[in-house]
Amino acid sequence: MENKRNTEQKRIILEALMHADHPTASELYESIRDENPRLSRATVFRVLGQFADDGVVRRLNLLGSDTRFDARTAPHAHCHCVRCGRLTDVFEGDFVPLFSCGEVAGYAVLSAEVEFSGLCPVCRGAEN
Amino acid sequence: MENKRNTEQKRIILEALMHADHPTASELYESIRDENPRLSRATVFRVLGQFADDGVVRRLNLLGSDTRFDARTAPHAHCHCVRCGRLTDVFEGDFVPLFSCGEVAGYAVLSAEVEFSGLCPVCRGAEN
DNA sequence: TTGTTTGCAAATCATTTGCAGTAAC
DNA sequence: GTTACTGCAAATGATTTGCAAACAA
Repeated sequence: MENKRNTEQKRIILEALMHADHPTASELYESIRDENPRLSRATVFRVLGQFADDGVVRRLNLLGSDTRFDARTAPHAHCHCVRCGRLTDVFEGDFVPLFSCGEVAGYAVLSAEVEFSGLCPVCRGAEN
Repeated sequence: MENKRNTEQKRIILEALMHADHPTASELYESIRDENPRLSRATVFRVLGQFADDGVVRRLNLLGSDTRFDARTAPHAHCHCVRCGRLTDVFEGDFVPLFSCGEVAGYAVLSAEVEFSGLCPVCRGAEN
């Protein structure tokens, strides 16, 4: 937290991320470039990485896609639709206790990632 | 499964993967190149990707590393040591039911990925 | 034969980095 | 004034791809 400066770029990037839906760094960059032509892609990568390292945002490594970012830091799982690509945050379910489990296989657990893959409500209905 | 041919390369790659510890495609390539100088890196990427798509092996997207592959297809979670990088398969625990849950947030769940991050048994003891 | 697979090299593409100018504190 | 931050362009590095030769069925 120390040795960090508040810049307009960081504000813009965090603001955009909070209103975006799990974007990749490049997607976020593209969503703000029109409004901020001077803000570079490299800065988006740098700032998001910094935020993630500082715990301000969360980095997501989902199957079959580039690294995505999530402004929601509260523990939650993700559901990924294999048909339409939709990504849904899930804050409640049987997996919640995993986020606070202290030990697994002898490891002192610090965090847990849970990702479900399947068909979203819309695509379930659309399947023939 | 059909339209697939059995080649020496595929056999070598699967064999090597079964004896390796969650390697990346490049790591696996490097581990077999000495014995098989003619087998190319591109083939390792292609064959592993094909195996993964066919469900013969599992693709892993762990935080902070390239795509890794796992020859163990039975449902299991992974523990990742943030200090030494060790990766451990875990077949038992509270998360096991997740692998067979049918529905989450309206999604028809097909599979689940669970990754724990923390300190492995060795590193827990080594921490000052 | 016939279509799949491979090796090789070139091409992609996301992400990172060097550096000099800019700005936060 | 210091030193972090940024933009730009070049570099990196994993993964993919085009294509002709090699090979499984």
